[in-house]
Amino acid sequence: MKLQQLRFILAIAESDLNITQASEKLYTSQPGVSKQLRLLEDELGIKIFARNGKNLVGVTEEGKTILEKAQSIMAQINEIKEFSNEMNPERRPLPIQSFSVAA
Amino acid sequence: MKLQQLRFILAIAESDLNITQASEKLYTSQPGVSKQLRLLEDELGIKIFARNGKNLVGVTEEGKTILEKAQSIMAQINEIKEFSNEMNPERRPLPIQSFSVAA
DNA sequence: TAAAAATACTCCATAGGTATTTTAT
DNA sequence: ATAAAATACCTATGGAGTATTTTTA
Repeated sequence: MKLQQLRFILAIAESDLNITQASEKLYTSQPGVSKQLRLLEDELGIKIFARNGKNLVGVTEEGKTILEKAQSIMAQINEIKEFSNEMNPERRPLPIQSFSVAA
Repeated sequence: MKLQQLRFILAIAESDLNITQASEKLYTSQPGVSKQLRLLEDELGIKIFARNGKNLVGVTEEGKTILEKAQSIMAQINEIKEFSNEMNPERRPLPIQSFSVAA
């Protein structure tokens, strides 16, 4: 189980069960998201999403449980990131500098 | 940030701050654990453990916060694993079979 | 026939291993 | 002198990309 995989399934759930759309939000490829979804479902032995053929048409009962826990986990991951950002010296964006280059 | 890294820092904290001992508990190598600890601290820009030279001698204040959140995250990861185990058809351990092989 | 998912394949980053060196106690 | 951590180096795995095929609506 990878954090990426949890991030991916949450994005799918938030993208109307459309993997292509989720991959765009994630700035990554559709096959990458499809693959990680499959790997996670295989590892857990649980179908998170219900299918009609190849298309995702819903969230399974077990999927709901997984998604809730995934959401909570990612929230805490974000807490760690925010905490570390607060603790680090603030790097304010530098003013835009004009400069010239010898031709 | 990787789940492995969170698992590693928790093992270090639970191994008297001894990386070698932690790596044994984790059935992995000491350099691997050292490296992932360094990568995580670099990424967060936070020292989780206090050092005296190369040796770990304590948990920093920020480290305490990180460790608490890591513990909570790993607990939820385990909940997912346990949930999926419950949902899967129980595979009872097979009785030990004796068998012979042609010489 | 259009849009989405899966498959095939390729590449490369990096997790993790062994061997060794450095450093504390 | 011992034990721990870091460094150097190497390899293999797998994450992620592009191109393509399959499938559904």
